[in-house]
Amino acid sequence: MARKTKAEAALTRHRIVECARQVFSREGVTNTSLETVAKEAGVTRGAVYWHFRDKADLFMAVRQQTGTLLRFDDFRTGAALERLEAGLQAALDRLRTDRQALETYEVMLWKCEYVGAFAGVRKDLMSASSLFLTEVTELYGEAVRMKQAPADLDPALAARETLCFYAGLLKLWLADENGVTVRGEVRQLIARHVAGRRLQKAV
Amino acid sequence: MARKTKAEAALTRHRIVECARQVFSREGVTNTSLETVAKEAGVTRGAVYWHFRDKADLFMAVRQQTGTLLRFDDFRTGAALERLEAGLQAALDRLRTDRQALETYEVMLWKCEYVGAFAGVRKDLMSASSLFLTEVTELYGEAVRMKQAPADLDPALAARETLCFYAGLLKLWLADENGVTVRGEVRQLIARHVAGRRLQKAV
DNA sequence: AGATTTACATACAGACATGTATGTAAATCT
DNA sequence: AGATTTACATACATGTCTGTATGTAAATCT
Repeated sequence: MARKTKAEAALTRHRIVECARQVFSREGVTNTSLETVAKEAGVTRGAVYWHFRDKADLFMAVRQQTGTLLRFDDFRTGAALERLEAGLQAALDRLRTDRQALETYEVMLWKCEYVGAFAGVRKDLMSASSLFLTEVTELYGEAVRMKQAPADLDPALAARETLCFYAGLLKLWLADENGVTVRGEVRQLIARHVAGRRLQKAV
Repeated sequence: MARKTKAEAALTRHRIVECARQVFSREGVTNTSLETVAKEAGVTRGAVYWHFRDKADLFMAVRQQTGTLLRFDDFRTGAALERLEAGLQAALDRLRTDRQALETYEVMLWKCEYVGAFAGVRKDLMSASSLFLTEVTELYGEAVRMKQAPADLDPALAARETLCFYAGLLKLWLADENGVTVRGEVRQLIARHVAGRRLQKAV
């Protein structure tokens, strides 16, 4: 076969990753054979094995291509609680509008078994959680200092609660295909969650 | 081979389910071969196929043997929010003390791909979520009526938030092996979450 | 322009899992 | 007590996936 140019090879690699994501989300990571991915991408397994060591390596590439869903750095204006809410809303918005992100998270949360070579990925996810905790703790700390949140709010604990809320929201949102459980009211859910941390006026 | 008595057969079946759960949690559902399960249980695949149609059927049995983690019916005394908190605490307590429940939920949340024959199981999980919503909505409604929670609390929405919190807590608790993310503070986390719904005194 | 890589396709070898069909001796039924 | 199931073990037939080894023509390097 004719050798491809570097640019073409990059395209091939990209196509393989794209198709892998789709096949993963259709058939689950473990059930996916590299043959299926290759066919879908219009190449043979040879190409797949040339670009990636094995299925786990390909899976990493899928994750990396999507990147992380939540980045508070994008929101630098406004008070802490507003930035928190904006970040959460943006993350869920992306699931709604970005098909690639949707598929990747569907795979990660519902179509992947974190065993063997994939056990390490779970550690990665937990590292991401730690990062989330650091950032959100910081945000809550700021909210307390700015009298946006009550003084007795424990930033670290509140951040952990928000992490649980966010993790569960993601997972349920993805599974809630007919929208009856959480999908229909994400916006209000997030708003409510953040509002719960706000300093209340006297009743 | 000598035919077993009905009681012996029941024991065999039970052993197979027990071992299946362990193997599932070690190697993931998809990677688990019925041969491995059989060996672990001291039988051959013949026995497994006699008791169960296929792996999916065996998986159902594993789930059924553990049952549901959360049952508010166990708590019939006290105010609504106290019953809610007790239910949540009990669920997480069970993960800590009941190895079988721990393994089953580890499998369901981290070692299973909800695809093909298992897509239906995900629907089951969502049905369980709906049930959770119904019960918790009822609890919050009662809390509002009894002035335990603020009058402007929307029971349905609050219940959804609690569902997300609970789902995320379960998932993270299972993955948090070294206890730095949530495992160390589950009690306070749950307490805090429920406290957030309580009617606040004026500040 | 020639040497060397590169980007794959093709071919090979082996392991492993699945479902079913069949055998069988003892429990259970009548 | 004889007939019939039952609770498996054994054997078979088949498909599928993986990793690697090898081939090759064109890009890229020098």
